[in-house]
Amino acid sequence: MIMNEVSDALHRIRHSLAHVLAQAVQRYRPGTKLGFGPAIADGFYYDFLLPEPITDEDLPKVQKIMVEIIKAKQEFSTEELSIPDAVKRIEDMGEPYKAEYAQELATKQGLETLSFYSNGDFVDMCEGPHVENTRDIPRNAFKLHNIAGAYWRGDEKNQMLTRIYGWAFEDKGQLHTYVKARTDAVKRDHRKLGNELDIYVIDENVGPGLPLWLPNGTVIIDQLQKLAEQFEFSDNYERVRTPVLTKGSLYEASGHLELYKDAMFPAMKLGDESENGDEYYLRPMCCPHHHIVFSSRPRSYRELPLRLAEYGHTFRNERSGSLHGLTRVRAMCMNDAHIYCTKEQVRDEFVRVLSLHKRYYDLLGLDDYFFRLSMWDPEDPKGKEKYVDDPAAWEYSTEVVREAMKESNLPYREVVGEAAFYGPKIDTQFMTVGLKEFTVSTTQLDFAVPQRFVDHGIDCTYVDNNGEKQVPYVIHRAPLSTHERFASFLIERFGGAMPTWLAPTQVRLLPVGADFEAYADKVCAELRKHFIRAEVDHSSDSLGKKIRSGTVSKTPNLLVLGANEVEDESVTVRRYGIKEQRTYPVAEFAQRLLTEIKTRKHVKEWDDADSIME
RNA sequence: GCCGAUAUAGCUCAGCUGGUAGAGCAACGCAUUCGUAAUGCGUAGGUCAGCGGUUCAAGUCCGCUUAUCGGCUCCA
Repeated sequence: MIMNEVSDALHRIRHSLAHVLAQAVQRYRPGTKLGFGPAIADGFYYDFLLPEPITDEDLPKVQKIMVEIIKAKQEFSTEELSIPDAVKRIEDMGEPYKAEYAQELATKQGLETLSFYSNGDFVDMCEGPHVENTRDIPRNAFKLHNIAGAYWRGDEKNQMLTRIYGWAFEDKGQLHTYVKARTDAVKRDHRKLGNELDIYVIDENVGPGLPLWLPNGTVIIDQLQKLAEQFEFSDNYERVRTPVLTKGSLYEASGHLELYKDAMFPAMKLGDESENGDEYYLRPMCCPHHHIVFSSRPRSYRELPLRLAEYGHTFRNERSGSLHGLTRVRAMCMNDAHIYCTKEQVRDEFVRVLSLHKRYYDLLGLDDYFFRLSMWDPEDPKGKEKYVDDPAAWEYSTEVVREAMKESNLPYREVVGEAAFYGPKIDTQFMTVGLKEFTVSTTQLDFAVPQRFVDHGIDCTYVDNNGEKQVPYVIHRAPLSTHERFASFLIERFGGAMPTWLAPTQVRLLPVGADFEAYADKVCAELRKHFIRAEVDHSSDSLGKKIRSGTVSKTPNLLVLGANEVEDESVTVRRYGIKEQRTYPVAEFAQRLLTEIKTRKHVKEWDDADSIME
């Protein structure tokens, strides 16, 4: 499902389309200035400074001009100009952003020439490559689909430009397939399903980004939490519980007030304001608390690795424009844990954490992921501000994480310059149903914060076998991310039809008529004795309506109960998504269902159903 | 936070160029007691997001605020 590297031909087509787009927009809105216009994962975009705004209604018109340009069979030609000539050329073109970038290429990157591509009356400073002629661009395999704002060079201090996005593929069929996938994704959007299936609400009386889990959603997160407790128990984690509110001084020690304050809710003043009033904060992360638990008494090297786990509530004052359903919220509950270990243990612990990730994904039937290893950039001129200043520790930790990654034999890619302040990190990347790359969880190695605690007089150390105090390495890990983020991901993956073990209602019993309600109640009570989440449809609807309602609710098992079933103490089962039904004795049905729930298998149809039918 | 768009009943949406709101589903009631994806009839439900302006008159036009959506930035 993860997109493969695109072919060179498609890349050329997309990049050339960006030029044709710019050409068309300059024709449509004379005076338009150009920003950047690259090929991207599903097409291309171009950033413009427009003399007057453009709207969605203009897109088909621009697209039409693009088709005309393509039909005109314009030759792409290229030329290399020396820096002075290039600068003069750009001045003639009257392009301020291009001029700025040309300056940078010449001064900072030390280029001696710059290349220009032209087709028809259009010229752009660009390193290529392009198609040979606009006729090489399939004119029915691209579509302008979106207008958005984007800062020049991605920096919010700069001018906001107008970005026009297009999808582009090698033929009409591929475009059609892609557009269909995007359209289908809308139906599986967790915000839509979350509303339809009564999973959560975000209410203006509570506040933006503060979701309320309804009973159905609560079942899902309770089950995820149970799963995590079992897996973590078997990996020798210990559970702790820590408060959501904390004195500011702790966040001075951890460095959050210095580096992370923008994402924290403002301080609360507690106590007498005139004297000794301490400032308190809602916590943005659990780690400082776990560090305090670790520091609460002297620790021996024999206790390490010490793994402290908590499903912890945290609060982040996310910017209003970034809030998004359950995937970007301001109050969340994380599958958090911190592993305290010696320098020598880091590698094995990392391997163990990666394998824990794999156990979750295998269980859930998820296999289309890769890990993104984010590393520091020793060459970064701003490195001193971006990364903790300890090159030796960076080198060691980067190498040890890379080794763990290799040993785990899991797919991964390295990204230089994306590390966190405190150490390298590993993100787990999936594709969403909308075919966008999506980070589910982050694992981070931290060799700096415990030392900061020590520097602030908090004894975050252990005693080694020489009786010397040592500062531990810490691994921050949250394979199931936050309830909010993980549930939203699963809802979209399963299209709201959760595997039985996660389903809010596991069984809905549908009496064929009023005479059979007593039997339905009896069977329901029997199932509930086994903690199966069963309920009876007591409405006066027709059977057809009950089946429809049950199906729409995506309940994995619907039981039809009438005279036949009363007769031989059985149930007739409709599994979600399967038209044909099976009849089982009540006890056998319960047993099969319990096995399915206990093993957390995601099966649509029970294997040996045929033989049971006889 | 920034750029752009949107905001009508619990949900999905109508409401033409300004003349004081409408449907389907859901809910509720009555009748129906039904064998495999919608039984029929009825009832109730809206300060048209909020505030201000233009106008004889605003759901409709304008401004501000809030929220949401698509991006940017940020990030779990």
